[in-house]
Amino acid sequence: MSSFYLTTPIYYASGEPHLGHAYTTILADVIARYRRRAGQDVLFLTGTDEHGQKIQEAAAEQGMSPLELCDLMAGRFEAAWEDLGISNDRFIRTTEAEHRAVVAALLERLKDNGHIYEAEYAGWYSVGQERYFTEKEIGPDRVDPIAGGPVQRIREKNYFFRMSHFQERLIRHIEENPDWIVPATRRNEVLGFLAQPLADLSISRPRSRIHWGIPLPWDDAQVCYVWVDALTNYVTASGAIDPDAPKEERGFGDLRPSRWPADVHLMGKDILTTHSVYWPTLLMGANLPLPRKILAHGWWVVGDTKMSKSLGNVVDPLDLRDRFGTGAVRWYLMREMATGQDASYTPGRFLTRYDELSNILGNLAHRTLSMVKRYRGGVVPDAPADGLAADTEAALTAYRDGLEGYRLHAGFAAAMNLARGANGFVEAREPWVLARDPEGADELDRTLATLVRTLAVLAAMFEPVTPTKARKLSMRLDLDHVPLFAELDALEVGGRSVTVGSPLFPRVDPD
RNA sequence: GCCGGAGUAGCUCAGUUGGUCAGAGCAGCGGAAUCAUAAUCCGCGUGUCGGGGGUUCAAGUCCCUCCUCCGGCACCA
Repeated sequence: MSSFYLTTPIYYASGEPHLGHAYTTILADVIARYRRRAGQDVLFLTGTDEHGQKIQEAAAEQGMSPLELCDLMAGRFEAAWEDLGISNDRFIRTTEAEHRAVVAALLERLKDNGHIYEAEYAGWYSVGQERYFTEKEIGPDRVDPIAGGPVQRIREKNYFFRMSHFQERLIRHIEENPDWIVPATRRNEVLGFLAQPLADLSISRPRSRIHWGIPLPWDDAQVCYVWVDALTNYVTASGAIDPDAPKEERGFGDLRPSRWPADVHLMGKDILTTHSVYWPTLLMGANLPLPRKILAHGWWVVGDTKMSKSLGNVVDPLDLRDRFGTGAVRWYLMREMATGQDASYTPGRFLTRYDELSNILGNLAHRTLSMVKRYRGGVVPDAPADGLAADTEAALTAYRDGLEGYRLHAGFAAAMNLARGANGFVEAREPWVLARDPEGADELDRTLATLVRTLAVLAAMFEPVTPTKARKLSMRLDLDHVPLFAELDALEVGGRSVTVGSPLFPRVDPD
């Protein structure tokens, strides 16, 4: 069985889950479910990033220890993912002992390979904010951009990773693997970024300033820079590194039987640089293979305005779920956003997409099952499939291309299109006319059997995006599980006792 | 400033390597049908494919230029 390892970023535990987190995570979940359905052994990883200054500060503000805050927030994320039907195989937290040990092992490895050196970091520090700001942030007036207070040029000891050493190799890798970073526009941006000389990466902070982090194995007066800590989670969860083993046997050379490298890292475009520059060069420095693909998706905007807390226009996926159901939210997000691009959320578009589920797919199921019940006593006729074969094949092909090629919107459009075609098939066959005429009995049998078969195919196609509804539909077809793709050809529908049930996607009054 | 995208029917957008590429969905108008969640199905679009120029037998599809909008330009988790 082939395997597939995919990741979301681990989310920073200082804030609540929002639509951005939900989109990435649902995207990952849909891909994971598709891959499982296609017969692959999937490892789907998500989690929380729990170290660093902001956690330290947020915890202090709320009168908690950092770990107490992280426990609380990790719980929020896990609950949100539960609510949204996320099927992650592992929820990693960077405060886990295993992760902390792997980070230490990775750092040690980098150092042993000669890629770490000690130097002074010089930057603009705000005493008021207790942090550094970049040149861009402080502007020409050199004031801290949050409170407007003064900043001062100070120096501190840091350890640096020789990222510059890997610049050429990284450029070559991107050029030789055009689909490594998708979409292509993001790849271009990274190449543009790499056209400039790459500086080395400061990978530590003095513990006197930031105590909430992973100490460097060779200098516990310094803690690991949070991004290095965070990115390493992908390797931790892969099981590639055994930090408890002697140095030479930790797995950097042979990876043992592990899930590394990841097949795809998913993320928002805001953290593309860390994933496509920092992370690959760190891996190169540790002699670990690079992930096979990096996908940076776009942002949801509201109307034509960016979604932001300060504007008060943030869309809460859990609110939508309460009203329309998890499947509707997942469907909207996957169907409406061209994977990789930005998309605009509007209530009207959401309703349109919901109507699609309700009117095209839900109604197809309901009318088909009703006819089986009314005309054949609820038992699917044992008749050969007749019609829709070409439509089904074409839909499955387009669907697979879409889901494997990271054009989920196109894949699901193909699935919905099959349901559309099946509705047309009903109109063309007019089962209600056939039912009135004894001569029409055979054709009616074939028509109903074909429609039920098509519903089984649709259940399989929709399971990744609307898992609960797909399961419900399968149960009504008297199947004990949602069929895998490999099972569809041999699937027998004749003789099954179907259940009509209430509508899968009930009409919702727009108000 | 430098680099890179985008500009296709009222709306949201598809359009691989140039030759049924002028399309889909939604909205709108007209019609059919009644199995179904008044859901469905069929029919209807004369759009300068942002403007201009060029290459080619042939260009939304390549090149140049102009206009408009957007994104990236590092240690911010």
